Amino acid sequence: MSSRPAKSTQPLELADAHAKGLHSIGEAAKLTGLTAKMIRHYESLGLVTPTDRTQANYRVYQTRDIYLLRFIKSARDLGFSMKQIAILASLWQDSARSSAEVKKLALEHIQEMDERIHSLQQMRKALSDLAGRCHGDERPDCPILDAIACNSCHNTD
Amino acid sequence: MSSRPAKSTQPLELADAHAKGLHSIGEAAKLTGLTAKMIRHYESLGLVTPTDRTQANYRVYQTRDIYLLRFIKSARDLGFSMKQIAILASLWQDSARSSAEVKKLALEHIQEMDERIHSLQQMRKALSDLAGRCHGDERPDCPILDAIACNSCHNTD
DNA sequence: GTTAAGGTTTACCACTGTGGTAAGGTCAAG
DNA sequence: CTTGACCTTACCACAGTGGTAAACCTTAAC
Repeated sequence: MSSRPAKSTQPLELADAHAKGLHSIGEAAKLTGLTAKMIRHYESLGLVTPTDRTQANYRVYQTRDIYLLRFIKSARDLGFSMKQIAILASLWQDSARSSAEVKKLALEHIQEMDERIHSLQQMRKALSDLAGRCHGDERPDCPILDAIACNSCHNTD
Repeated sequence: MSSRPAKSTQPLELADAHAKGLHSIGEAAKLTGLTAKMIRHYESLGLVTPTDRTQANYRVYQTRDIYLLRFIKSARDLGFSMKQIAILASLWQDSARSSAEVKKLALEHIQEMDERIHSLQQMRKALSDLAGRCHGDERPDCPILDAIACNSCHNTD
């Protein structure tokens, strides 16, 4: 009955895909909490390639792909960059990895976050000190603007 | 002798500009700690327009412009966005401003920074907890990858 | 006067990660 | 067969910065 071409290039219809437990991009989006837009973007970065395409060129995802997309989402939620996620994903799929490699990446990312936190906290402190000295009423004089302009550093010509 | 066209469109040479205490973009960059690139970018955003141009179309900055550029740099150093800086600069130059307007902007920015700090700290804590549980040796099993992949959530097919 | 070095001009492209839009093809239900 | 929801690709946008290139200007040395 099925004179299928033996290769994986059999014409695949969407209904077939559903029957086989495969997913369209919209379903993948719902299953992962990502948007279709983001999934296509991650594909363009080489992170997730759909298992197949239907006759109509629709992307078709396997359960395995869904897990990978969830992995990416979780890593994004931890603040990893796409580059770091690419490495993490390859480590994840490499059964010969060493946990030291993963931990190294994690510690580097923690340090990056520490630096950003520190920088933000410094800015926050400087600005909130200034805001604390600003009366914040209808009058124009304002320590915040004074500090930004460094009014004491020059003549206001 | 000088039959200059009376308008401000007298041909201006770079040497003239220097004699008048005016500055080229490179000098402005050195005086402010910005790059020429950034100064042109700020101009494209409508923040700083050079006072004049030389005959050769070189940008010419007045001392007043230098102060404005320093203002922008300081505000950037406090983490304000370009849009916020545009408002801050207009408030700075508006002698009828109320300090309440400035303070409101500052407090909003502080809140934005607080949110970013909080988000970073949450990610940092989650990841450092995971890293603390990762032995980080040559073995492949790794709580960090487990958590990202949520291995307990599905069968590893 | 010529030349070389370095400053300046505009106009591009890159990054990061996401959102939007548009013009078109496809699928399922009525 | 129409309608609406979905999918496709290909653009533009954000915020700031860095980079490049080709062409022009200025200055100083020779």
